Amino acid sequence: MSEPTMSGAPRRRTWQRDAVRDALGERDGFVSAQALHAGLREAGSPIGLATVYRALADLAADGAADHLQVEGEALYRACGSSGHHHHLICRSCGKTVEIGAAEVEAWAKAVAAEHGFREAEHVVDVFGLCSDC
Amino acid sequence: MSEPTMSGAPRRRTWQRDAVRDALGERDGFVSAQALHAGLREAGSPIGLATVYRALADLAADGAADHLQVEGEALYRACGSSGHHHHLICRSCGKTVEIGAAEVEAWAKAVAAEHGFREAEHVVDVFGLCSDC
DNA sequence: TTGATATTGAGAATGAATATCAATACTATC
DNA sequence: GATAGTATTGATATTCATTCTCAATATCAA
Ligand SMILES: [Mn+2]
Ligand SMILES: [Mn+2]
Ligand SMILES: [Zn+2]
Ligand SMILES: [Zn+2]
Repeated sequence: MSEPTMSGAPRRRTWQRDAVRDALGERDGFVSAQALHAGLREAGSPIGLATVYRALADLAADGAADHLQVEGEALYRACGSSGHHHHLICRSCGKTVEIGAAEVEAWAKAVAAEHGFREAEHVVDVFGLCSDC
Repeated sequence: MSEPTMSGAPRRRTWQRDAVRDALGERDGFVSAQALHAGLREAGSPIGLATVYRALADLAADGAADHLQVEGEALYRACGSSGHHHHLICRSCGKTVEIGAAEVEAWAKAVAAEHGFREAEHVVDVFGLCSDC
């Protein structure tokens, strides 16, 4: 996909990557690559769609963006907090709250072990309607 | 999509729907519509792809099938237990264990309320490698 | 048996995401 | 600053899951 580069070279800095990072940072909640690209174009940027897809994938790989799938569409969001965490997302406006939950982590680990599963990972997202919607 | 029917009519019984329900029941874990259709055709059934998609959507709507998305693909699984529950899924062979978790339910509800979100729902899935893999 | 209509399915259409690949932009190095 | 090696870009083609179309058919209540 897009690790630093097969040869270990660093990631080059381009105005396209900056544009994607900035545009993502200006959004409140999760956005699709398509939507972000449309927004950039409307703002006058000539950036290409494929580039937006690649930049988002890189940001996610670098931990600078969170990623989730809803209704078969990949959504991204600028991620400040480092480390493992989850999200509380507004179904209507997309507003998102980052949440950590030690109890859920412990539960997931325990459930997996209990049934003989190893290398356990988990997907935990909470959706609802925020107070503004 | 596939509610009972706009006019409230019941769901008609067809060999196609039975075939999909049966094929799904014979599988251990989650399957895609494509895979299930391929399996049915291999077994000699002339059932159409669109019909498999529709039957699976109906089963899910009726609560007779569980549904989840992984890597942009919709997966289905025959669901015995009624009521809300989650899954522990083997990444490799697809083996699945249904799990209920009152603690996670309570946590999700509390987190949503804490941030002023209402009508909260949640997605909770645990993936790992089962003891056979 | 019959009529109203839900269901089916082959093929077309949609749409997100990825692959191509020549042109271009970065960066380290001199 | 000039240069070379290569990562990046993007218009375009392509893939692939899923949905749509709509005429033909099957189901079921009466
Ligand atoms: Mn977690
Ligand atoms: Mn739950
Ligand atoms: Zn909202
Ligand atoms: Zn397994």
